[in-house]
Amino acid sequence: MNPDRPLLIQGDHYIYVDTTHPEYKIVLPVVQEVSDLVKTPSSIHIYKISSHSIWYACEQGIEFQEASRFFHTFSKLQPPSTLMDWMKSQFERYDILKIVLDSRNRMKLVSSKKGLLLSLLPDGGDCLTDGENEYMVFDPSYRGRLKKRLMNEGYPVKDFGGYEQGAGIDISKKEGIRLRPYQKEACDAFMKRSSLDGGAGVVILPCGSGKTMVGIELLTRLRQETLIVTPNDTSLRQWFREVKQHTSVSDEEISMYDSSKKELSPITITTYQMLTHKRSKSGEFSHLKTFRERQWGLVIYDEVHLLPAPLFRFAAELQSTRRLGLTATCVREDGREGDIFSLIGPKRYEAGIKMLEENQWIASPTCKEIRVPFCDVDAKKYWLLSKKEQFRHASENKEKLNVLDHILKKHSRNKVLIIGSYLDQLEMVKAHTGFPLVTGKTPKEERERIFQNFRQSKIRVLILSKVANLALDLPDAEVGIQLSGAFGSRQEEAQRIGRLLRKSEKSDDVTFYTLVTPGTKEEERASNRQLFMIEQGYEYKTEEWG
DNA sequence: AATGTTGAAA
DNA sequence: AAAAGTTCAACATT
Repeated sequence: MNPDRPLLIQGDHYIYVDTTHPEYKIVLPVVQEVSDLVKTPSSIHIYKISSHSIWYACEQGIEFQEASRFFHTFSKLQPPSTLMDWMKSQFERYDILKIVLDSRNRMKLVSSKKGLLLSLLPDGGDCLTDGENEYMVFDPSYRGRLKKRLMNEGYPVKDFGGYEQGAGIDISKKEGIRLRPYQKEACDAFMKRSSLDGGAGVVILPCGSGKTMVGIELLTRLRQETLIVTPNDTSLRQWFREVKQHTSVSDEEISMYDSSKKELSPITITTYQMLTHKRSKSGEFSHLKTFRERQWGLVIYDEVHLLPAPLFRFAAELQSTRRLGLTATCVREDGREGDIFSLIGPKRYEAGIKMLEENQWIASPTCKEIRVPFCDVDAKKYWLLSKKEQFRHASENKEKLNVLDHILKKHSRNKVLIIGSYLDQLEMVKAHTGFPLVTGKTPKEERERIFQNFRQSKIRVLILSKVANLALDLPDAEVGIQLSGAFGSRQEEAQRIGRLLRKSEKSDDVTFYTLVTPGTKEEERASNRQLFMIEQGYEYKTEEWG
């Protein structure tokens, strides 16, 4: 027992981390490995240990003994024994269940714990034993559903069942195309032979770090028919462009399966929406059938955290196909990370913004939260509003305009993006500053024209609605100002900051401002959004206005 | 056949 | 708990 330590570990699975403690930097990597950040109320950060966080840690090779020793060493108080016992059982679970192919090519679910299979799968058929282990033989088409079901029961499955070969294609990288070191590491980690279950899993890389190159490299290593699924039209087109640009594919070997042209080819790119689209009324997916008919050797899920729940079944069917999930954040707002884990695979590689920034691959960000109080009139009005209206009122705080002027003046030589969630508010900013505004209603050609002008520095400041979150090729900028954000999702923050990080030759530093009305609903939401950058090892510098 | 408009969905 | 944006298919128009 030593009160002079950085951690406080509680029986309710929460870990309180003192960020001002001299040992904070030493302790942080391990804490991040075994738990997830949930709140940062002050200089104390709160993490939570869950089954999933432990299994991710197992995947990274951490063992219970180490974790236990770590907690005992750095905790102010003796960690509760109930928690440690629970952790031990979760660590052990990671090693109990395996899927293997035996010498007669039968697929087996093997358990090293007696009686477990029968209790988990009472309807699972014959449970046999080979002396040491119990096992059940099952039909390979159940592989995905089985894994998902067992995961939901709280038991992850290590899948050594191997993969079917897809139809081969002749494809290679073009001459002179070199991967960045971390991109190569990600591919190697994904393909790792020694772990037997290599060839399926998730690679985590920040926006702007060239995730597509990881996919392209794997494409050319495997040389098999590949399905690429993207979240929207813009990234669909981006994949198409980049695959053509970096590899030897011919026009006949690659196609985009979208609303205008439904065409399958050895390399097919489509969107989640396309796959989940249902034929009206009947409730059946209209396109899945055609995709099932091909022998894919690899499926790439771009931004895999967006994988829609209706597609889980489709993903479950493709368990004997190699699959790569790409993402910048693991967090799903619906808390179904476990399904990604069991259907796509475990985390294979992760590189944070910090590492990439330090190696100059992306720009170096500074995040500032500016706290802007209401004027007297608005402050009084706030308390008269219903709870729903309060959030919006705080987001649209008129004082923010003054702060905006101040920041614009300060960065008068930089390109600036002003981002907000409410059209009314953005119209006001437009009227106030005179800079052009782009929203969802702005026609395509006009958007292009405005972006072009911004790129060529004919326009210095651009006002954007939620169109900025996804879906378009935004020009680079050095300063981002977030006037208001929607119901605090980490993903939103990730996307918006990602916009700024892409490295342009001109400047290496970018600044992201976020304007918040203190003491309101908005403040809570904002702090939830900020978890994203804090997880990445950044601080929001808080400034009071006025 | 290529393009534009509209409404429903998630 | 809410507003904004995207995308599909179907129909309408050249």
